[in-house]
Amino acid sequence: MNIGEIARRAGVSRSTVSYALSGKRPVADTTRRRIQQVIDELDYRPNATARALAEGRTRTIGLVIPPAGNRLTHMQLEFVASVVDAASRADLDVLLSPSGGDHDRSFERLVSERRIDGVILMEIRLEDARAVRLQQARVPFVGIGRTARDRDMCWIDIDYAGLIHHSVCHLADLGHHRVALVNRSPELIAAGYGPAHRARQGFLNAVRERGLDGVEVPCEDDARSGQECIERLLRSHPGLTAVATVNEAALPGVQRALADAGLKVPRDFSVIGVAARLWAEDFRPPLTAADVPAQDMGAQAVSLLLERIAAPGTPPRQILLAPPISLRSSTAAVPAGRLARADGRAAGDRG
Amino acid sequence: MNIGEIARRAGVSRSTVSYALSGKRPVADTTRRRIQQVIDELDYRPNATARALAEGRTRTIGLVIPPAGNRLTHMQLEFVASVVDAASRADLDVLLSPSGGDHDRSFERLVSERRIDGVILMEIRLEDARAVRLQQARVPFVGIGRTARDRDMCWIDIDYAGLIHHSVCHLADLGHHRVALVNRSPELIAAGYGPAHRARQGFLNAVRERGLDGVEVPCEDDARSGQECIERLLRSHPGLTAVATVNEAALPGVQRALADAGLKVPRDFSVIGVAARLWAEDFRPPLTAADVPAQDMGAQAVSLLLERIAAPGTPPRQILLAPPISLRSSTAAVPAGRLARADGRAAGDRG
DNA sequence: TTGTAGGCGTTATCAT
DNA sequence: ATGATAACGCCTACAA
Repeated sequence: MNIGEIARRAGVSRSTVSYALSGKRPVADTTRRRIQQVIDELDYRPNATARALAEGRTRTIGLVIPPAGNRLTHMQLEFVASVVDAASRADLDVLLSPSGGDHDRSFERLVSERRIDGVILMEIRLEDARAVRLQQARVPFVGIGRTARDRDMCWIDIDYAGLIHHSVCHLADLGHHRVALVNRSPELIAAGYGPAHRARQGFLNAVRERGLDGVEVPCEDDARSGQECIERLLRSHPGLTAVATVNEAALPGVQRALADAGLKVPRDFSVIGVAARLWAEDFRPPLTAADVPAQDMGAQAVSLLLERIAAPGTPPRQILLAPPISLRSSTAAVPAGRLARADGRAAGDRG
Repeated sequence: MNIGEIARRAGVSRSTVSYALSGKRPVADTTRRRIQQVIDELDYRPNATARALAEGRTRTIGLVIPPAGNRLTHMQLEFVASVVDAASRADLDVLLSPSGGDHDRSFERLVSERRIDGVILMEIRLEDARAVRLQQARVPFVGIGRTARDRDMCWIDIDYAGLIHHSVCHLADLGHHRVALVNRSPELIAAGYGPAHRARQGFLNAVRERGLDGVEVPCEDDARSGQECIERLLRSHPGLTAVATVNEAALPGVQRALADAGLKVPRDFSVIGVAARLWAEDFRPPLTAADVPAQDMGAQAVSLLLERIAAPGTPPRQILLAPPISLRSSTAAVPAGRLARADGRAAGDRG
């Protein structure tokens, strides 16, 4: 069933059917009704491929996700879901491309075969070959996350540096002195994953500014690693009274390790972080944390991309989100006994 | 940049370029090399849309996922990832459509605008309007899960009924008598979600066959609900010594509730279930469970779909998986004290 | 071995 | 207000 058949049965030309459908030029009421009737009868829908070829756009956007090998985190999952949802509301389809490395067939197809009008790029690295490729191919794109040269591109990101800085200052205000940052995985850090690096930066800055005794440790994105990580920290850093983290998947393990060590949160130990609300509220006691608004971010990424597609020439717009830190129940003043000891050591630490 | 431009620069006709690219008819070596050189020089790739229009197929499959509102479970996430990965290996692109209800725009676009060669349908209901729609539109499709009229369609599914039956029998063999099934959410059950209904069926059968005292409770897909669910069960069903579950997301809560109640697994209480290995191994102690091979399922769904696309006429093929139950450490013989009491009651129970 | 030309189903520019 | 007709970029049957 195609537009020609509809035209024939309605006794008009194909262009009239096309215009009746698009409304881009007036069509007599009687004609329109006749056409509509035939369309309803045959349940006709224009072929999207043909339309894309003629219009020069596909009404489809690409969403580049990390490959399945690395299991997706909950946060990433929420991005995907919210992007797909937002796109769907804008009558856009979403083509998924799992690609992390540089030379990925599905990514290449996406950018070079003109299957899509624009791309949303997840899991961006500080140096990101895919961003470069998209730029040179002049494909409009938006990053969820940003590269080191972030002025050149359009992105939406969380201010991990600022949030971790703020979190650590909060801990310092509460009297904590020996604090740790539980970061993302060594692989991500090695790969130059932005959030991990920026979290580290914010942590180091706060530690320096407040004269703290701080240690940063990498941690895989799962509960078991979180547990091992805290166990190691407690052994290697006696007197540790608080951790900040950007690794939400590690949280259940953090909780278990502290419980196993007989440390009660927040009485004996404080925990603070950046995490999707689900994880924060599931922590016991509820986690004081900056809630990552993954839902919004997906939607905003889509509208950013739509802007970009509509006006590719304009200077790229960027959105840096710093969600407020929700004070829940996982942070408290450092326990008195420990405070003394920590203070005793502080003098000799870190110049 | 298009095929005509390549042809012009290489001094051949467009068809020669096309054939050189597809290999569907022999091209002289010198000619082929000349063409390839131009292609490399200009970094040309054929336009996918034009190709799709000419060939009558899009090299794209649709993946219908539950809408973002209902947060995706880990298992669903793994399906998505594995489908996308498998498709990518077959040089297929994947178009995502979030749609649960009946009248969904993005789903309608998928099936009626011929954007895709076939569809993989997730989260199938026993009565599923989308399956019906795909059937009438003659779009090849494969279900991850199956409808009540499962002979009519092509699907891959887990044998929840069999696995839960087997699990409960295992509990019975260990001497458990008062057992519960922690099922999926009330909404899913009300919507006729297959796995929930089939799990219930398997549970009831085992309970009947073994003369157990069984109770089935629905539970939302998250830790908090799991916790509340077990707390309620322990109150309302004293003497309960074991639960079976198909609700992996509830497991962390199950664990917490048991710990809070002072019940040690498996000494005081047994837990068994169907879950992705990640969840099973993360449980403490490691969960005796049938491991859902989500990875394989995605890959198999894709190859099933490819078969179907290649030969739409053939009778639909179905794959029912019953992964073995891995004996880990969460099940043990019923505690002696309780056994006596449970046996005492058994005589009067359930005819 | 290569070229010519028609077709895939739309949209959109001229005409009328 | 409506109809021809030429793109859009590729594939492929037919011809040479």
